[in-house]
Amino acid sequence: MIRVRFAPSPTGYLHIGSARTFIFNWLYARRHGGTMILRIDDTDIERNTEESLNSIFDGLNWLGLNWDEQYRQSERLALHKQIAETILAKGLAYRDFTPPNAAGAEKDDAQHASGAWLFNPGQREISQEESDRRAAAGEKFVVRFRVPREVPEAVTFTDLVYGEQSKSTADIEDFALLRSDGTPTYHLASCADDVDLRITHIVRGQDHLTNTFKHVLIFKAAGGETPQFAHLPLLVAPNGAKLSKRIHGPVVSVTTYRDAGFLPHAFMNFLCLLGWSPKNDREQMTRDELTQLFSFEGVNRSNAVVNFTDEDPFDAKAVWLNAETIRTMAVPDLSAELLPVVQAAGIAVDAAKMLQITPLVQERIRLLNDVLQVADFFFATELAPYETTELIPKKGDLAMAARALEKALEVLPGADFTHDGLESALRASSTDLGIKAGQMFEPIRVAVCGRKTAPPLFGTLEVLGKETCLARIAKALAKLTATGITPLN
RNA sequence: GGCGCUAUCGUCUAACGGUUAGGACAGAGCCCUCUCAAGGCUUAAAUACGGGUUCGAUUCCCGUUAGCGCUACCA
Repeated sequence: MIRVRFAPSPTGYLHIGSARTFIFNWLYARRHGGTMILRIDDTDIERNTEESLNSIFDGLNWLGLNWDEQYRQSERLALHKQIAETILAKGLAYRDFTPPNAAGAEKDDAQHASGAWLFNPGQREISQEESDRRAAAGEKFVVRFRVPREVPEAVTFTDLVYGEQSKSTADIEDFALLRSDGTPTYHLASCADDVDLRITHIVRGQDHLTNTFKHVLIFKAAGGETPQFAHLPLLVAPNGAKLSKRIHGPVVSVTTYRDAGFLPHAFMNFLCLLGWSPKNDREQMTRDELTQLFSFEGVNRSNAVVNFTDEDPFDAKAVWLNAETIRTMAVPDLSAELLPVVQAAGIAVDAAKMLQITPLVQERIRLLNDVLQVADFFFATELAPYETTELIPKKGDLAMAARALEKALEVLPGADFTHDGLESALRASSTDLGIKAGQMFEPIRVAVCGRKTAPPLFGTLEVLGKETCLARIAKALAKLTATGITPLN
């Protein structure tokens, strides 16, 4: 039985890299009928916030990701401590009475050069009696793992992504297991819980690859079975730097994508393509296909760039995937997604109206929020002001615009207000006027939409309704005559 | 500094010794067309560098360079 876990520390919003890690864990679990575990690694009491935890849940829920078991590390402190005691009792760890600052402060060049930084000389070898006596006297100490270094040996493991890994104990420092206040460090808590929760596969970011040697040591010392490891390449900024909120801003937070109008599945699909490939040139996959296709063999070893810029905050591929998803959605489904977006912008629109507008914008929006710009004239009671010259059709002039609008005002009241009815009426009008169809449509489009680029004209007029159309066209014509132009010029 | 990992078009990636180095996004052009989109077609664009091994290296080995990670009583 496969058991995997996602172990975020609630010290910030849900990072897109973390989300991807969750997804790969989830895909692997679902693929093999395993168990997905959410373990909140909240051993850093200083930086944990409830708000951050909520943001993680929000992001995960939005993506439609679920889990089968949930734990909180802070509730499992006794277990961690007990495992540390076990390791200490076996003599595989020792008490280090060095005060916190003294050790760190001078750990610079000189020590680095000598290699002495690997452990704390003297502390490591104090006698059992002295150690016990000082501990009993209440002296503060941290429990350090005693890395077997007298005779250097290789610590090895096989990573499902990176292959055979090996590191000499001569290059592994005596890391801490328990802090001087008795709380467990990340390394200890993580491994203790992985053993206790019978985790079979640890799937996490590549930034833990080097830490894994320490973890292998802990697993062995604790007498537990060492899980399998699969490290994932990191998600980085265009300059190769690690993604951080401080320098890269909101683009690293999952909620930013949600709020910008990404569809959960499109975004998940995008994340999956970063550092993983099904190897057959497929890019758009449903959730089921993703779980069928996922394997660690397809995971890449080099970091993946999330390609954003200051002008363009979202990776073009993510946007494209989103647009593709929008285009393939059933109109009612898309409309249902769009409705709350429009309403959230303070616009009063009902579901029936939204359903009419949706097919007109479907191919023209990349993010759900784009509907606010693309369909603005459907919602506005008063059109935003536009230049009168906008009304001029291609190879035409103000007079031609005026004639077209006047003609429209003449035929539209009696026209069949449907796509086909409008098309035949307007095309006939252009023939009557002796101008091209496009020259007839352009002024009407601007009069009705307030700008030159808009959804297809006939459908737009139909949805807008006769009354609104006539009013807007009349208003545009008035703008023209105000400039002294008359249709006969 | 030490140790570890990585290196194919601008970006995401395919090619697990033999290909005109493929696809996608983004870019450019053309077509379609009531504008914008969408769609179709075309186009430009990459194996970091240097050595090996081999009949033959993107692919295997070594070195260089570069990037990233770890090197905390953070996770």
